[in-house]
Amino acid sequence: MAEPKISDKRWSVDLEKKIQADHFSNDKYSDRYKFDPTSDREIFIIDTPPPYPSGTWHIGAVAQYSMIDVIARSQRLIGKEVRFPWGVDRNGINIEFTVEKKTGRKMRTYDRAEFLDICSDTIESYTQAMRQTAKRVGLSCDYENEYLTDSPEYRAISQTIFVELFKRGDIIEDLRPNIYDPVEGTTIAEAEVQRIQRMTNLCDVVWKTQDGEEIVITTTRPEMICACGVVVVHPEDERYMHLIGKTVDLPLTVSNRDSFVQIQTHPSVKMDFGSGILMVCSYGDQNDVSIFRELGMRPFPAIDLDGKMTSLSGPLSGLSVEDARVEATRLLQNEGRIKSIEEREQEVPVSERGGNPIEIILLKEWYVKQTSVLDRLSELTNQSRFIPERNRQFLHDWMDGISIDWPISRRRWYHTEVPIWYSEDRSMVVVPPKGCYVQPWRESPPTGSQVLERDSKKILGDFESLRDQLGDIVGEEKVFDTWMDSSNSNLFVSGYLNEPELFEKAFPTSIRPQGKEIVRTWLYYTILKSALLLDKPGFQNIWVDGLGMDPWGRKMSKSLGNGIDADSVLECGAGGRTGSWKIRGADGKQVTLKANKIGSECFRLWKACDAQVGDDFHINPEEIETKYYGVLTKIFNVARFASQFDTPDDLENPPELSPEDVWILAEFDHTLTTVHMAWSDIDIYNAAQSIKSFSTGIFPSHWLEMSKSRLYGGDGSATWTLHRVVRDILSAFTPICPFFTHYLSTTLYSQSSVDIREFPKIPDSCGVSEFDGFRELTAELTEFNSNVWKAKKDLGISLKSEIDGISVPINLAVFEQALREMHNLVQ
RNA sequence: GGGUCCGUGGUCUAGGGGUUAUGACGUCGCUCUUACAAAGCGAAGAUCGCAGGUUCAAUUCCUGCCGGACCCA
Repeated sequence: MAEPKISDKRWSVDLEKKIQADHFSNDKYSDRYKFDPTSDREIFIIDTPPPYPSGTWHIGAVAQYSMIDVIARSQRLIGKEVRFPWGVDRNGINIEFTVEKKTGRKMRTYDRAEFLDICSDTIESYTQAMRQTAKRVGLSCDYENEYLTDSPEYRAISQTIFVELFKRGDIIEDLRPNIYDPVEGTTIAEAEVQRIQRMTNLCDVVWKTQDGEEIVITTTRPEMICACGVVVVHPEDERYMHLIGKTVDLPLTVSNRDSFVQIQTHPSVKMDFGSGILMVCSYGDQNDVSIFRELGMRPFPAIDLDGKMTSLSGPLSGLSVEDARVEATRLLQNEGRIKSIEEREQEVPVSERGGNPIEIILLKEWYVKQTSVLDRLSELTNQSRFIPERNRQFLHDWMDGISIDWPISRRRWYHTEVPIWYSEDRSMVVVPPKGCYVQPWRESPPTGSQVLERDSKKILGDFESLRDQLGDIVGEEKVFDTWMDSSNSNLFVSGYLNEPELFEKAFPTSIRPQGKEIVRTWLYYTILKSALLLDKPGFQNIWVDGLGMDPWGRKMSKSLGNGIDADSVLECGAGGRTGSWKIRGADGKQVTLKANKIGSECFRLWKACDAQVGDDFHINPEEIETKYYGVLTKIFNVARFASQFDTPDDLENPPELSPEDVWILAEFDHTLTTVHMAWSDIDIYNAAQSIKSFSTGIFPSHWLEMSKSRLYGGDGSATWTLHRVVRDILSAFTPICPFFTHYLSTTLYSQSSVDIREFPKIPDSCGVSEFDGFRELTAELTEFNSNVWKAKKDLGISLKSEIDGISVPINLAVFEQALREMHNLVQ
């Protein structure tokens, strides 16, 4: 017996960090994890969610990413050629806000080019920090080939796809009511609207019909009276039958429009809301939009692009919406037109990014047609497998609710530009050639651009030859919605345009892993793009995980004070530092959670073992440590124990094996089969559970105890079995805890488990299949061992003491010798 | 207000029409047995949210209710 080759007494976060540092600095890193598109192996491309760098990374997202890494590593382990790209999503309003906040200046006070430079400098520092966290949690991405969604290369793809869809008529421009954020000055999509509770005044306003009757209309938005197109009551409302068809005067002064409207009926009116009479304005809300459309009415634009009242509103014109509401109320009060004001809580739609109340405004914008292809989308989506299957529902629910096309143009700056120029008379447009990134607001069309008829999309010819007929061309100033860029990610990583040969065999992309909160945006828009462009499903597999919640099951948020920083968990235990988290608990009281050591390996193990994919998961650092750190200790010590016995030269061909060795190999073979199936099935939970229960349960508790005396005696069969099992456990476990298994496997077997590209299998020559009956003895064997342990406990004697009067059951006769020595049985 | 999902020992969790319902943590007891006390072994602990229904049989299927989460109007 030699000294253990593994010198550390136990697994530690410091050791983990040391191994990580070696790993990432090692030249072998890129050999290990790079992607070879020409490989003969099955190609497996992961459409990693490109994170948005905005300071700290949400711990729930880090947990999700660590599981995406488990998928990447497990697919490599079972022999696939894996592309696990590292992308960073950097377009969008977030970075614009950050810059505005940092500099204290609004975007529009800058020169456009200057503002873009500040944005790209600012986002770079966040990008670095994010990459560090990604490495710290062990993501085996291809960092050398990092892609940024704001790079010319990526934006060129977005623009090329836009041009393609524009030519086909799948992208159109139109004047439509749009959801608009007046504070940030941009259109937003349905998917970007959030609802918040806030107090508003509900006013009962007295209107007068032209024949003198007073009616009461309840509204929260008196400033919108100037945009009123019609007053409606419910068709079955007995109270108001006599009003139908009459004309009613607007209670406020207006300009440039009639000062009266008609009273009609509409089934959408809620009879029990307020007075049951509703004014329909262009546009107070989505219902107004549909009534206007239904009745074919001309809208009255009451709010301009700056969020100010238009001249239509007479005395209110030029006021902000908020001020106009106060002023309108005051005017009505002066006229004695307000019957009552009640303050009540109401849901207000606001923009997700800016948190500003949104308005609905008529604007000319670019749209991706979607309402017309929803059925086909459904069909295509049915060809993708969802993991878990039930989360398919999130997508279906969203698709069922889609009623308008997707507005993709934004009046912002740090985004991909809409790649189009207009001729002087606006009848023709110029679009850039394939693969070219353009900025029409400051550039002329590049060589190879094409001229199209604006309405018919007929190609008229080259820009160069038609230049003179266009007059002074004007570049489009608008940009894309960020999702217009990120929804190309699967195409980009699968080689669309840039690697045609790869794309041919790699599309639909192998897997889209993501959180359920962005099903309606990222997933939906990606599927829409793939369908419009290629009439194919975007993915083979769609892995939709739940959200990371606080320890009591609530969403983590700044306002609740229940957030947990990812780095604090990953660094917990490093350099002797412990972790402590003050969190507002379920009862509103502050709770302090404490942990001594977690680190990335324990964190990953926790996420892999603790809940099935797709469910929301509670993040409690205290629990992560108590439940899973011991598992690492246990497996570490099994390996350390093994390391004191010399590793046989030949671990492929077994020596003559003893029955108990064949038994454990049969058990292990069964575990490996289960794990292999689970990995193939992208089932992290079951893989993790199987490995964990075998390697912390039956293997050390039963087989190891039974085999100790043989091991110390230098028995070849026992030593071979020990090392073969430990080596293969490490391989099977490597996707979950790569650094842990890398360290142990290189120390013991001079080959890192992270380099294994074929899932381990117990050789047939071990006789596992012939002696399948051995597995049936497992229950009886463990029960026998338990009985002996219990008997010794009842007698109050130590486990090593002799015990008599216990005989080995007949079924276990093959193990008799081993069991006698294990328990020190005497007759 | 509508939709989706969820509700299993003190806590977290697996499972699923039918023998004693999985595992982990915690609790209690024992043990420093030549890998492991940052561990091991053993024990106690659940009428599987509530009420109906379907069935020979329901914790599992159906309906309603209650509670939670998320999404939408």
